[in-house]
Amino acid sequence: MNYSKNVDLKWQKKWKEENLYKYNPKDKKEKFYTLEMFSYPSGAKLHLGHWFNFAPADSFARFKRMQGYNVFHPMGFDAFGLPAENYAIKTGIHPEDSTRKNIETMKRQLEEMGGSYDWEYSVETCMPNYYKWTQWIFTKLYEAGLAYKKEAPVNWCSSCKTVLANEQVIDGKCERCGTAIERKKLKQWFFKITDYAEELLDGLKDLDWPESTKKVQINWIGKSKGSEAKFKIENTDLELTVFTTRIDTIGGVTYVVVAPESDIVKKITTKEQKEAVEQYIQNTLKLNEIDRLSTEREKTGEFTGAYAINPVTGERIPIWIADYVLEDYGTGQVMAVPAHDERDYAFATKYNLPIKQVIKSKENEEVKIPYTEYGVLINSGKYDGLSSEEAKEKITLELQEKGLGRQTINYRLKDWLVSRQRYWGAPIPIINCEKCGPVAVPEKDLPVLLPYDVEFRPDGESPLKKSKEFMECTCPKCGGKATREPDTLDTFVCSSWYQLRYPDAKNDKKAFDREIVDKMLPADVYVGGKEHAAMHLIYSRFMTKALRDLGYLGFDEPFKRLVHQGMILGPDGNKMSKSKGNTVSPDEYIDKYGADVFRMYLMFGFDYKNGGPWDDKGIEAMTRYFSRIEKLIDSVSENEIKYGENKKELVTQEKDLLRVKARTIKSMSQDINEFQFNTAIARHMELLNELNNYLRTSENINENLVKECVTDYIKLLAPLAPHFAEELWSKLGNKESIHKEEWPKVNEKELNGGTKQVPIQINGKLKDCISVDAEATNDEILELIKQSPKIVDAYNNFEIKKEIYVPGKIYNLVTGNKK
RNA sequence: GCAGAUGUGGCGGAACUGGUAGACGCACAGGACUUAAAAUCCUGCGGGACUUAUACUCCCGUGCCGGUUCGAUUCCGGCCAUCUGCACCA
Repeated sequence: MNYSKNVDLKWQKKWKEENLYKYNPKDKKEKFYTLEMFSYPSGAKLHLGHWFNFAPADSFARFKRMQGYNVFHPMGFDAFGLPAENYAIKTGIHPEDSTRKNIETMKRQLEEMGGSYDWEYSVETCMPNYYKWTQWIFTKLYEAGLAYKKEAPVNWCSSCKTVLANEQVIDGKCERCGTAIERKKLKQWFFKITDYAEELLDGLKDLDWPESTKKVQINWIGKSKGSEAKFKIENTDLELTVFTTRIDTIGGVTYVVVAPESDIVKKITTKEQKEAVEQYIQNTLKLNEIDRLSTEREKTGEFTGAYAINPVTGERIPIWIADYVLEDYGTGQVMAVPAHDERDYAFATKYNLPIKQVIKSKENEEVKIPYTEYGVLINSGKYDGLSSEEAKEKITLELQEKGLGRQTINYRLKDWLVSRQRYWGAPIPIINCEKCGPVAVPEKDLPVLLPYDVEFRPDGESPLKKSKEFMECTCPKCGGKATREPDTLDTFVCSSWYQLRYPDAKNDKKAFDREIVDKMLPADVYVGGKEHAAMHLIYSRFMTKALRDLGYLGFDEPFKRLVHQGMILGPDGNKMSKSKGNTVSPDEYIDKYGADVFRMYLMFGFDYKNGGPWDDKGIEAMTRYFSRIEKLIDSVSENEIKYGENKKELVTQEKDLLRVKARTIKSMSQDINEFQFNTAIARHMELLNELNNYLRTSENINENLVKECVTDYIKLLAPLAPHFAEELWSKLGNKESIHKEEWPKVNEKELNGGTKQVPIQINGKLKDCISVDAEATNDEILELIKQSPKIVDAYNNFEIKKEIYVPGKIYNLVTGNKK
């Protein structure tokens, strides 16, 4: 075979010289914006996962280009983040240096893959010309009241004196030194994503996204309708506000529970209980949320010594703390109804708290406690006899009239915590002035440059705090002495708007030009892993909506259509990771087989949307397919085929070949559009089989027909194997690039020519199958079916119960008893 | 724990809105070519029964149990197993 890596290099060079993939914004063709989630340059090289994600997505972009769109297909790097910083702490190599080097290598490798990107439109989030605008967005959100500061817990390692990411906490211990972590509260910056909860939920219905991803987002937002009720705390002027979806059960409240970390706990705890409560709080701080919410784990809690008054019944009930209540969900305070809630029941049983049934079943049947269904109220005074639904309304109304409650909607979605006590990120553009408070850095002073020379090894402070030069500044408002915010931004902030920057990537006056982004966005297709279903994909949607409301753009959603690629696992079926030692490098395969064989193998051997364990057994088969293709093209270009005489009428065999060709074009168009590359390639292989079959068996080979089929056949290969197809195309005598050609069109007449099969069933089981002329009418086909010996036999010997004929598709005869 | 997926031959994986289960490939087996091997080409290839054998025919078969239907990999109910995410990894 002649195809090898050298063919790749030859065409890559030529394409670069010709600037083949240059994006022209003035082109009159319809725009098509397709992008992949940009990559994080953590390792030095593209790994298999990158190839699996990017190569097929590039084929998709090429396919759209051939279909006549003005395709915008940019690529960039999500370059800030924890791994580079950790790597730096370990090796001493500065994150900026390692990141830049990695980006250069990855760019080169993306070219080796044959990626059709225009690098004139690219972003690197760690570059000042990008993060200047990330900071600018922050200041705009701050001015609009969408960024604010409040206390929030972090994972703290007292030995390393540093904040740890959840990822760095293994079994409640620091991954570096093994010290048990603590939860410590720090003042942190938040974005008010909860303001957009309703719109984020509502907007999902118009998106062409996988249903499963929409569900993840729906659950993440977690809307629930319910009521708030205020429980006054005895002997104080304080009150607890609980959120419940079951206000109808308020008569059954036998205690209330407060999240242990709530500030109010300290204020209400009695002297006698103080020690026990504090001990309990300390224990709670060691747990993570997943454990706390587990319904399996035994419930624990502690009595505060204080009592509250039920706003409906006036009963005096104890106030407890328990770790199954989270401070940041709802109000962090819940009313406990052990008779009608599983968790409350388990808790009450353990601590001998009273259990009072207030709901019975609608059918008045005996019920098992805890009874969590809706029913009819009992033991609830004037509300007795009402259904749960009616009671909810009436009780909420009463609370409202008393000023002790209201109907409300609660979301599980929390505000987005964006500050990080780390070095390798965009500095938060805030100046803290003693007189003026926090002041946003004015646009003219942006970017707030991330200083290079900083001690980023952890020692208890945000790294930037240690740079005097960075920290000391003057207040933009009053001109007095001030200090900079030492925290940096979550990298998700950088990646929440990059799709807006791509089309106007070089703009140094603005983050992006509204006219340009309004034309380009929403992106038509966004490709990336489903692990981003909740966070990144909600954050970018929020950012789009926030910027829209601030007047910077005129659309509601960033990504019209979303596709998730699967994951290539290690050969052992586990996620590839260095620690497991099951990583596979694409490099040796590229050297040995060439980029196109590898691309094609990735597309053919795995389902793009699922991925699977790596296995290279089939890669030789792809080489074999390439050499079969080469053989065909050689026999055409070198005139080795003995053609017959020219004739006008096509014989059935030729109509069948055209039918297969038309079907191939149709299926491949659909399949590539759906990112089903494996079936697209299968169809392509079928066309070759059919062509070879024809060349082998035809007694009178039709030259025009063969040439037409071969031309289309190579065009169909072009997006999938760009270098190889280009090589074959030039072999056929073409001077221009195949990537400027149009995608073949389906000829409906050819599609409906030749012969087709109609299956015949008796009682739903296949008994026969007839070949009919594809142009035959439905009645003619039915005639033929009736002549099938099986059917004749059935008619003769059995009673006929029913006859089902789906015209031209299937025939099923339902028989009864033997005659 | 909660949430979201997935489950089809020896293997990767097909099957449009319920309509020929296993496309296309891998592996394997047989044959052709060759002194021989490799390469290439051709044929077969879910399991079982019947049959000397082939053909034919019949039965079973899409994780398990049940349902709807003329017909279910596809729809419904219940289970089992595996994978992914869970807010400071990106």
